[in-house]
Amino acid sequence: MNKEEHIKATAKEIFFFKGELHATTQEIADAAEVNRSLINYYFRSRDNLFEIVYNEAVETMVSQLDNVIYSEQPFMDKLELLIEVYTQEILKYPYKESFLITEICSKNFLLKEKKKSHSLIAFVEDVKKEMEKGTIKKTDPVHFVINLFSLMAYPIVMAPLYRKLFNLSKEKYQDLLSERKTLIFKLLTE
Amino acid sequence: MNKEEHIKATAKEIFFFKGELHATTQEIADAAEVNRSLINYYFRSRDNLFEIVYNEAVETMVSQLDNVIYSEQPFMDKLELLIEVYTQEILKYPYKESFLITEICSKNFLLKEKKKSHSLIAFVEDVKKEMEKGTIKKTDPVHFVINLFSLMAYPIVMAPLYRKLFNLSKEKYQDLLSERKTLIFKLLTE
DNA sequence: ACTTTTGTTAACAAAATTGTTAAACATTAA
DNA sequence: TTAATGTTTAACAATTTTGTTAACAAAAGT
Repeated sequence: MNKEEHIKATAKEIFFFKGELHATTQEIADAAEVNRSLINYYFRSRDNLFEIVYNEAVETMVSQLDNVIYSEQPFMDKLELLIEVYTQEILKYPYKESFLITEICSKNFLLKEKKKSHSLIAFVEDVKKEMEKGTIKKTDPVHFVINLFSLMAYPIVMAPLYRKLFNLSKEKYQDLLSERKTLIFKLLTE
Repeated sequence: MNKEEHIKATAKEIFFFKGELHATTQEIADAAEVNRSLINYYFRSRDNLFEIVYNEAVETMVSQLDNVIYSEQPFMDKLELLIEVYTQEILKYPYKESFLITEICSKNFLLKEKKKSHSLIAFVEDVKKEMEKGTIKKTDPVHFVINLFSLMAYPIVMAPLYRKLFNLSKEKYQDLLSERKTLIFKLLTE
């Protein structure tokens, strides 16, 4: 078992799944069952570890989405798969997004990304074409995409709040989230 | 000018508008142009200040929504007003929600709230009745409400990300957000 | 076998942040 | 004007967290 990878995995779990944004190096070390100094040995500083695992988590997300968006298949199939894959990814690390927002924007982390060719832009084009075909209602394709991601992500990100507000058990809420996959598809295409 | 109130207002701005969740007492004091000790004088501890301003911010949000939800007017008007008011509120403190999620859930802050009568539940009832009337499509009213809030909140919360992804200026994105008010209304009612 | 490299640890030092105290200052009321 | 109360500040102490160092162990190369 590789301790370097294990520390990264644990850090991702703590930061992006458990949502403990400001876990100390000690807490990460404890969770990973390694000596705290190992974190400095492998990653030099907490900030560095932080940046590495964040970038990795974003990259896997992006590559998952790229796979779907650049796949050759009918739009409706692609949309269905996208919902499946993105939902899965966000369930894995639900706190990654809010993390991104609250932490990273203020520190101009985002500015480092220089990728011009976002697959999202390609997907917007897909949507546009489909609208021209008349298969789905003609609106602004950017809004279509934003609607799509909002409907998928927000209920997952806000799960603890909504479970409270609507008095739902973990299981019930999980069911509700499953229902949403077809629900979102229908809402956007019908 | 009352310094106690001024510190609270500044803290809200830093935490919930600028999104600097972990601003130190020194940073808050600097922003408010007061001596750091004043924060301890008025609020005893950083955590306490934190809790006070968070509760205040939630309360004003809740009372805004209550006003709309418990108002006597046709459903469609109420929905339109709700979109207007909630959008406004979330624009004011866009980071409050993600804050709530990332910080508070892990510290069982939420458990303190004992309010049983959430106006949200009342609104779900409104939606249900309207569905029975046949004015809007019959679906699960809980999903309707979750859709509504997702469509309003997420694009605002994620503004920095989407602006980057779609290459939009602050002004353009502001326009896009304005468009969404009618767009969301239509998407959910048509 | 022994030398070098890599991994691991505890102890220490440094930095950052918070909370406290006591004194100065201002305001008001007796 | 003085006493009392409330406000503000700087200096200090305590705590928390991080990063470094040097010693030790294990593994790999020769």
